[in-house]
This record gives sequence, C-alpha cells and structure tokens, in this order.
Amino acid sequence: MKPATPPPSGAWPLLVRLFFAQRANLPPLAAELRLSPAQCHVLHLIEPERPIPMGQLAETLACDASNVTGLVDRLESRGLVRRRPSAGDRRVKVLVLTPTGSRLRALLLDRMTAPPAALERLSLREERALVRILRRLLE
Amino acid sequence: MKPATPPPSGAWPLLVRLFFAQRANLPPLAAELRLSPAQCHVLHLIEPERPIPMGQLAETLACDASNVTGLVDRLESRGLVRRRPSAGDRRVKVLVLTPTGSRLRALLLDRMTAPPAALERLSLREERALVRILRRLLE
DNA sequence: CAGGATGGTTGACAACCTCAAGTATTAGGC
DNA sequence: GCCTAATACTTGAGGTTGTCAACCATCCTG
Repeated sequence: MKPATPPPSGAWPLLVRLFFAQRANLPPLAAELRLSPAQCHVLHLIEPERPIPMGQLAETLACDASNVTGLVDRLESRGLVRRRPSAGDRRVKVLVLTPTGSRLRALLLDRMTAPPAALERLSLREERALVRILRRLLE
Repeated sequence: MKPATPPPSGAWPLLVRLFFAQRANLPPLAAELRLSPAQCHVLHLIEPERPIPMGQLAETLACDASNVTGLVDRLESRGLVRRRPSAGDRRVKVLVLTPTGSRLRALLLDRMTAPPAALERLSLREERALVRILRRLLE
C-alpha cells in the first residue's frame, strides 16, 4: 500500500484542497437555514442596499441566465428577494433583499464566518500574515 | 449609494470570499473536461492506487450514500472508475481509478492547480508563509 | 442462530443547470 | 424616423445532483 498522498508543496494546490474541504461543508450549513448551496451563493452576492442586475449575477456565478431565473424565482417565492425594474433600462431587473432576506443573509454570513476549529491552531502572528496575504489575493 | 462592502477583517471571512470566488470558477473548468463539478470532486478524492470505499466517499462529500451511487454509476459508465468488492467485508465496494480515470484526474488537478494570476502578486516570502499556514490549517 | 446494525442500491421527487427558442427592449446604421 | 441586430430576461425540455424512505445482502453481537 502506498502512503497517503504527500502534502502538495505549492500554495495553490493547498488552497484547492482547502476549497474542496470547504465545499463539502456548505450543504449542512445551508440545510440548517433551509437553503440550498446555490441559494447561499446568491444570497451572499446580493448585498443589502446594493441591488444587482440579474445578468451580473449570472456572470459572477458563471452560469446561464436562465438558471438565475429559477434561483431567483424560488428565493422570491420565499420572500427573501424582490425583482425590481431598473430605472435606466427596462429590460433589466435588479434584485433587492427584503428585510427577511437581509436578516437571513446576515445569519448566513455569521454562520459561515464562524471560524472552524482549525483556525484556532494558528498563532496571532500567523493569522495576521494570512489576512494580509488573502487581502492581496482578493485584490 | 453606499460604498461597496468593506473588506472583512478576520482571516476566515476572507477565506470564505476566496471560497465563493473559487466556487464560481469550477463549472467552466469541469465543462472543459466534460465533467460536472460534483464529478470533479469525486475524481479529486479517489487517489490512484488508493481505492476508497463508497461509504467513506459519501462521508467526505457530506452527502447521502444514494447520491454516491448515482455519481459512481455515471463515472463508471464512462470508464473512469471501477467498483471492486472489498476483500475484508463483502458489503462494501471500493472504487478504483481506471487508467483513463487516472489520466483525467491528473489533467484535472493540473488545470485546477494552475495558479491564478492573483497568486503572481505574492512575493516569494508571502507565498512561503501562505504555504506554511495552509499546511497547518489542513492538519 | 436470531436480531439488529451497516453498506449499498432503488425509486420518487425537488432543485440545479444548460441549451434552444421566444419576448421585450435598446442601440446603431441608413 | 425605421429596420436590423444585439441585449436582458423568461420558458420549456432534458440530464445531473441531491434527499428521503424502503429494500437486500452482509456483518456482528448476544
């Protein structure tokens, strides 16, 4: 039997592993809030007081526009989001969080942002360094 | 109009943002290899020469066992994976990559591991620090 | 050996996702 | 001003992903 996969050496492979590990962890959290992972992603992207056009959402999600239609249909039917006509262009519909949606979004971010136990293992120095580095990665 | 969301300050919120950004980036990559995101995840988890029981896969994916059945059905029908009876326990079936599956997996990891442009912005020092920190996060 | 736990499959059903086609609106060329 | 092309979203069909409940085969324990 071969040994377990040796830890990859570069930074990006490690991030990929962290990414997949984290991916597995979203469904239970979503279920807790009666949401699907995809709905969490959408809710995460609509900031309160910052309406976003549906097309832009599709682009950010890297998915087909018709998919966004369905996702928003379900979120809207639950009263979390509202479609509003755009002032400038009557073709586009912008999405706004309802108060309920806004509260649920805050709860979601709160849950997701609760640091996992693994983070406790970092020293204060390390955590600061990580923050600085991630900031640069995200622009 | 409010300003864009201020950058979160803790390490974990930043990781969450990186996670969501990365999530949007998987579907196009998967499509390029004629795979779905979920199939990528499975392929990522089956290491060559390291057969894994289906149940363990379900646990790692944090999904129902019946879901794994379907995923493996499709991967197997494409000749990427094979079910094999386990020596010790005749209830369990372990998954092995076929040579084709192994090649596709290598290609997948290669594509995913190609560092995005953002990583180039890090200095050598920062990258080393990031690697060290991520290693600790992943155990 | 009986009864219960465990690993995997099946079937029903909902959500997710893409593609192709359709509608409404906008923008550009004449 | 019009006619055409492009854009924003919706609809419908069809496959994938995911859950749950029920099921069979195998293991394990008393």
